[in-house]
Amino acid sequence: MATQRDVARAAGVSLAVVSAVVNGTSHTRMRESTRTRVLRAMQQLGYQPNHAARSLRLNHTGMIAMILNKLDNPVYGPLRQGVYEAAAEHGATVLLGDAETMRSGSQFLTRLLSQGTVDGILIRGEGLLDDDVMAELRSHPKPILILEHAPDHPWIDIDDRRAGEIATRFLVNLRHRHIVFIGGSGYISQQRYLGYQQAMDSAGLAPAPHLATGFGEQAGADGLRQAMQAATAPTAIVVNNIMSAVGVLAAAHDLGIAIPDRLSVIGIHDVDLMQHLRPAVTAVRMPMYQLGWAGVEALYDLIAGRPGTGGLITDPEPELVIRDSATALNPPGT
Amino acid sequence: MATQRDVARAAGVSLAVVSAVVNGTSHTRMRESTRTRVLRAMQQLGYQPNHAARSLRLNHTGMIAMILNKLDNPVYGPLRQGVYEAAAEHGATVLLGDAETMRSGSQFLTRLLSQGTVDGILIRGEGLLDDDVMAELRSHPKPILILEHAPDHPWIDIDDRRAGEIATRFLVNLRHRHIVFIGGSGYISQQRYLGYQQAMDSAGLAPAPHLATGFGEQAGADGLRQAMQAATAPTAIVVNNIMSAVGVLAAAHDLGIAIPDRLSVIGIHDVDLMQHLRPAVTAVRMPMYQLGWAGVEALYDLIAGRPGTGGLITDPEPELVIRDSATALNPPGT
DNA sequence: CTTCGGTGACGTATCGTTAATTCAACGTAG
DNA sequence: CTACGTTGAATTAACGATACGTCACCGAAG
Repeated sequence: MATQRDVARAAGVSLAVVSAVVNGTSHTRMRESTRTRVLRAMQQLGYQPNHAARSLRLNHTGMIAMILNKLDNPVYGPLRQGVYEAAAEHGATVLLGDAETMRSGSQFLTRLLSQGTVDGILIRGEGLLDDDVMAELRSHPKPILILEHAPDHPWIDIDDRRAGEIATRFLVNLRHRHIVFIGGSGYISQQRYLGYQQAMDSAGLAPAPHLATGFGEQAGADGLRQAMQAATAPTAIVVNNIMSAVGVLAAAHDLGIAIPDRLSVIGIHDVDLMQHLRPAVTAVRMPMYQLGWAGVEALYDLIAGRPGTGGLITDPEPELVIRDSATALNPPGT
Repeated sequence: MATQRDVARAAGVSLAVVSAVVNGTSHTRMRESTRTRVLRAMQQLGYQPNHAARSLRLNHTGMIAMILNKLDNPVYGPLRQGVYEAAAEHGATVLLGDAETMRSGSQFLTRLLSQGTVDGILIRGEGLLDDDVMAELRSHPKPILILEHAPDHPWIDIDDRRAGEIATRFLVNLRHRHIVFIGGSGYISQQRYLGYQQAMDSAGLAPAPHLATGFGEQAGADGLRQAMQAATAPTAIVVNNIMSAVGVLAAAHDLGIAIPDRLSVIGIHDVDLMQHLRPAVTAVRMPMYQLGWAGVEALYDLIAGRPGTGGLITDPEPELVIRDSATALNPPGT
């Protein structure tokens, strides 16, 4: 494989000139004719710069890592998109990792920890990382940004509390009185429950306890079964996790509960899948793309030594997407 | 950040000894006491090896890239899992990329093309990459393995033809006569259609033309609508893409077609979601995990200069997972 | 005729690691 | 007592790219 040295020899110039041509450095100037001669030599030899050598010399790699707690979750699609695009803007590539495989001593963690791999790290699902993993990560000299509220770290987050509130208020406005919140575990779920609680309170309704059954389809099904065992069955449900909503729909079907006629359902987060389910699921769309974009920006602030523009993303707001899974309880006609 | 030099100074030994301790090299021997002294110094200084420097020196990085045509697709979950685990076995990390963002000149492509980034490349969805991107990739000196049948490249693939055959034969055995294949585009879809055709032929039935409507939920819905417009409506459908199956279910619901009573549906590929849909979808499970694992093994064969053990993965075979979306046409009782 | 500034380019130290080579010290066999 | 093998470790030359310092050359100003 051709190196700068080969190019230099072929073009009859020194290493320095080739480097200058490659990087457009102004330090070393050259005649236009020299430049084209070097360019032609590069082409002929099929020269490709060596990333490892550059990284070593420059002490940065143009790569950032993003750790997600469940790579499969479709809600991360737009997040990834935002991160990729913003990273590209900074000339960076993204190394994707799953929190599930991030055990202490794992390949991925070892790679991150070693110097000269990435310029910074983005994490969503911090609560799902082992404490010792977080401790090892914290010892990393490159900046870490948490895409989630974090007490002792730079962070940036979407407004989950507000989403819970919006979803619940929508159901309240539909005249529902017995509304249950099916949640997961962790801070994010907790925030959404808080929003639910707040909306219930301000409507003068009694919030039901947080049904924390976990994540995914099965969790939703379990949650619904639990909810229906209450003394007075709910007429509406806020589902914390979008994949759980699929489980809720399935369990309702199995229990012979018609949606939305007997039970209204609203999910937090919106993904393509929701409009293709039957009934199509009413959901609160979260600005995940923006989270990704803003996360990268904030991370690069940190990398540049600037304070970092974190906090809650409030623009755009979580947005209600009305479909068919929620309906008014007592239509005006009755 | 501490370097080997710092550790050497702190431990009172030379660089070479530190390197030997880190790598367990037998070349440079040392007293056990020296070893522990070095180890202690490493701990105290929080030494982490520099990846860029190692890569430069060793001329390999311990990273491989995997390019997928649609990162979001849940069928890739097990593939990724297999790749990650096999890669870890080789001490390697995986750089994930999406074919959709792999335009010529994109960050990701540029990064891959430069030397010293990855030791090899895995691609699934080759047909979806632009020709010029493939050409640029081909000029890469590191090995490339296509996770899909490829005429002019090392490749490894699952048996898509067989999957189409198994799905179709299942419906034939259920006494269906009018079976339609809703497909996508590209080689993989084509193979599955071939299997469908073969099963129809050997049952003495006339295969319907390939309804190539693309990928995803909308494609499935479109496919069903087209299928139902035929002179004699089908009683069963083989859906090429698992996400399309969701669309088929939705469209059937909207058209008032009961599944499985009036229409049997079977999908190719199986994901968790399928068992949580209502009706739960009968599907053909493909050995995606094995594809990932075998792909990495074959890639490392290539990297080591060995011929590479490609070809079709026939063990395990595609496996029928019977759920509720397909039923016999004329039960014995009628 | 010298001095000066600008242009165009070169030489080389450096980044952190690894591996080949060299070397000192020590024991032991002849 | 010398020669030699073994052990334990140090020196050093790459790996490829970058940026600092240097320098030759040339035209113009003093």
